[in-house]
Amino acid sequence: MSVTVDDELWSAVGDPTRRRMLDLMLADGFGTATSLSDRLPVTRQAVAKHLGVLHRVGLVHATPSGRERRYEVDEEQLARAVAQLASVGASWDARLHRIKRIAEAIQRDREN
Amino acid sequence: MSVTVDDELWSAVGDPTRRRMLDLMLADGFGTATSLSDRLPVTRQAVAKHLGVLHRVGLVHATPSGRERRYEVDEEQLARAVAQLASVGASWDARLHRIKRIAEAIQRDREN
DNA sequence: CGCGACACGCAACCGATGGTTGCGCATAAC
DNA sequence: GTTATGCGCAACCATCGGTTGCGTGTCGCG
Repeated sequence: MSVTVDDELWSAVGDPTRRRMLDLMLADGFGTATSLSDRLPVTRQAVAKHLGVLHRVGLVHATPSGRERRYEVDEEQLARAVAQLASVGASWDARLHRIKRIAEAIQRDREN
Repeated sequence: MSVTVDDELWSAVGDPTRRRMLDLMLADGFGTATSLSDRLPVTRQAVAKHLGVLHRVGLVHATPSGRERRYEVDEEQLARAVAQLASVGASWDARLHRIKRIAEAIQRDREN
């Protein structure tokens, strides 16, 4: 069964830079465009765009604090994303195992 | 520690159309550009390009058969991709103790 | 208070990519 | 042998990740 997956969420998490941003924010508690870009090989503007994407799908939420905007991960939404990764992986896993069993069955048949 | 992930593999699997193609090929055993595009909302050429990508990262391999090219999933490579999905999810799980509980709740709730 | 430094947003631009249409060629089917 | 099917190549378009450049708001400190 083709696991119904929210492509928006998946593709938000699909970008390697965005994954590293999530990692950093999880590690530090929060992050700003500038602070994240300091620790990533991309410019502040690139980070800002990614934050926009993450915000749009609800993976982070922002709180303006003085002259900076602090972003922190929405844990529940990230959990939802993780669940989707797991669910797709599990679906493929199941199919692969079934195939393997069938292949083994065929192999056994041939030996008779 | 940011789990070192093969971005090539991930981004190959990251595209929703390619995921659906993999699903179809797993279900049917193999697929051609035309047969897949029949069951997808994109043209044969789009499918052909995706097959090129999947082939480049080793997720499928092709065998010419008459006037058509049959592609089938490389199970081992797909298993590798699945492992990476799991590993990223696991890393996030580990960072936020809370996440795992929520994810499990969602998993129980989900009906597919 | 005033001015420099810092963090941000907006806009233009560029290359890669997912998608399309159009065409030509080869192999199968009748 | 002609028609139909499946594929590859090429041009083109929109979107996206990334950059540079510039303008604006806020903080901090003489």
